[in-house]
Amino acid sequence: MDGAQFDLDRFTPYLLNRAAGRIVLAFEKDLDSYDISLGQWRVLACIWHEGTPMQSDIVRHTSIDPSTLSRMIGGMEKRGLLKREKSDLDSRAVLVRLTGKGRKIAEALIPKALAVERSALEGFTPNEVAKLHGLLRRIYANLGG
Amino acid sequence: MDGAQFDLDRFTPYLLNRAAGRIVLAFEKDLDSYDISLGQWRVLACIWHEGTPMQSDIVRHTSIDPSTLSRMIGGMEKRGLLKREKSDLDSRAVLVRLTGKGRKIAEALIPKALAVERSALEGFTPNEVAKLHGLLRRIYANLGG
DNA sequence: CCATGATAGTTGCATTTGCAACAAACGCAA
DNA sequence: TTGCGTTTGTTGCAAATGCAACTATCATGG
Repeated sequence: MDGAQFDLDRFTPYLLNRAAGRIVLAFEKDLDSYDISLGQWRVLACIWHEGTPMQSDIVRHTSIDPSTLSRMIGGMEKRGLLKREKSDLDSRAVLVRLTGKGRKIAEALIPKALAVERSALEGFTPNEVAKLHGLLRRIYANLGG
Repeated sequence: MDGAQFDLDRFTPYLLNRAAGRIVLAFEKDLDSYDISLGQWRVLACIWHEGTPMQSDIVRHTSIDPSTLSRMIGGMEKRGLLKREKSDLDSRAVLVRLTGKGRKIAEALIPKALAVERSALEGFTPNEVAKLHGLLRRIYANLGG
């Protein structure tokens, strides 16, 4: 009832946010060196993973607002990192595909991102990493759409 | 080296961000009903936890930019949720304290936040929760200061 | 004591963000 | 087929954000 016993240090969302914040902080140097924002990195990583997603797919993966994403994609397109294509199956949809330039930046950033992850997980056994991933997936599923 | 083997579904930062995103989504209804933004909630929770922190303490806990926080605190003060005080020990510092109104809102939101947490952790054993918290703290410490 | 660098907080300003409102296309049911 | 609710994406616009630059204060070394 009352929040008297509310302890941030045992509050899962806080611990999640705090860990995520440190990861972002550790990655920011790499992002800056390629002049890529955190949001742009997430978009790049998502496209890398998905192949040729539509914007709404990227929205689902990144939690970026559709209007924000639309303008973000616009900027990245203007910069030559990706291009928009019309979908044959759904003429509302805008498919997004990496250009060579975008792919090159993603290829450069991915190892840096993995390095940050390794340093975040330093001292973790493979089993602990698997356990963590499983627990995070269960949180995601528990609050599922 | 190459990102060919880069799989988002096994990428810790992605899984973290995704889980955190769902939690925020699940909590947003409650926040809206008190007209409190996510950032404001984090500030309230931090003050609740800390007692009478200075702004820089809140910055450390929430990763909110100092300039953003300054204006956010200003707005919350204008709305009567908290008040700023001068510190005796350090005349640069601005101490922040909840008002009765702010405390009442925090007291109302904390149970809602705990309910979201419970629903996020549905099916978790106490041991799994403890394990998750421990792993998140280790990530935080690994990337520390 | 003074000098130098670090810390706390605020403001200017340009960029980013996200809510509404909108247009276009889809899907399904009657 | 038509109609209606949903989905996809874009824009207007106000609010939020974050980097710089600045002031004031602290703290440490000489």
